[in-house]
Amino acid sequence: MTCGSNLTEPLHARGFRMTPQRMAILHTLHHAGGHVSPTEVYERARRDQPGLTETTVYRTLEFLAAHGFALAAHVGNGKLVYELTEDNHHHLICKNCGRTVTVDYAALTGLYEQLNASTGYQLDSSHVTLFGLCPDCQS
Amino acid sequence: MTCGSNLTEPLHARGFRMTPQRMAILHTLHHAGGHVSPTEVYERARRDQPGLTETTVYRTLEFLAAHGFALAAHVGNGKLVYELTEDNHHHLICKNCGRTVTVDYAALTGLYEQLNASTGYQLDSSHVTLFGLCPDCQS
DNA sequence: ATACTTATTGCAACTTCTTGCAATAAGGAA
DNA sequence: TTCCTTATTGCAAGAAGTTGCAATAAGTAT
Repeated sequence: MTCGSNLTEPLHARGFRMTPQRMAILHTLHHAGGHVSPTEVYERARRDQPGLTETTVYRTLEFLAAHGFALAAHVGNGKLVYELTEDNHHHLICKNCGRTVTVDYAALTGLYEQLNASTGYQLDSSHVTLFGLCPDCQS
Repeated sequence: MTCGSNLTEPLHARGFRMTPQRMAILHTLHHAGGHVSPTEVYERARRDQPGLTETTVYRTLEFLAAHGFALAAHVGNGKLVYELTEDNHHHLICKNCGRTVTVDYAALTGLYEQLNASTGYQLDSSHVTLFGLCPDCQS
């Protein structure tokens, strides 16, 4: 029983299907335990599913993110990384050395409430990335 | 005299050079008056500088952003867009229809102060993009 | 079991973005 | 002006990501 199985029911409930490819990708996301790039997902998941293509990986990651099963986060220069929606946090990334710090999602709830109220938007309260200089690179 | 000229001195002051390519790209950013993708910059700037290559556009935009002459912002799915550092604002983007709203940068200053204090980071206070659903897409 | 619907995949071609390296030319010095 | 240093560019090759379309197979119904 691989660990992506627990998403089978939620998928069916919404009219989607569980496939070996999806299972392998979910398995990978789960065991990577953190952010992974599409290429990393491809490399790893292919060990379970040799026929897997990069196209499917990109499409599946986008699918999972679009339906709330995974989160996409920007890490610097326009690259996306993914992770399962398990814990909710934000990132501070150092523009100079790339050092990353996570911030509890609660730190931004006040801001979200304020913006939701003033703009009428319903903002995602997860996985915001802010850039700056870490303490060591401020000299 | 094209409008990128006023960056000539600031560049020289830091040991960089002004080139026809840079001038054309700055000219484009200035007249585009908003966010432009690297490809758009390439298409437009090439009208002034027919020999311009995409490589140079990508490198110049990255250079300008790295040195504070331009800003890079994420717009959805891992694509970067650029604009000149003239006005300071943030973006709310609707995940469903793509509608974009700008938010004054002052809305986030409190958050920045709080995060700077608690993490020691010195965060960029500009061009943060938040995603969510706009009023029309919330049904 | 079998047939059926359509979500999902793979292929192939393409667009977008990146990188190393040799050639060019901007800007300062002689 | 002419020479020099080296920042910057262009080329070429490749990596990363996207898209249309026909073929496949998951899940439901018969």
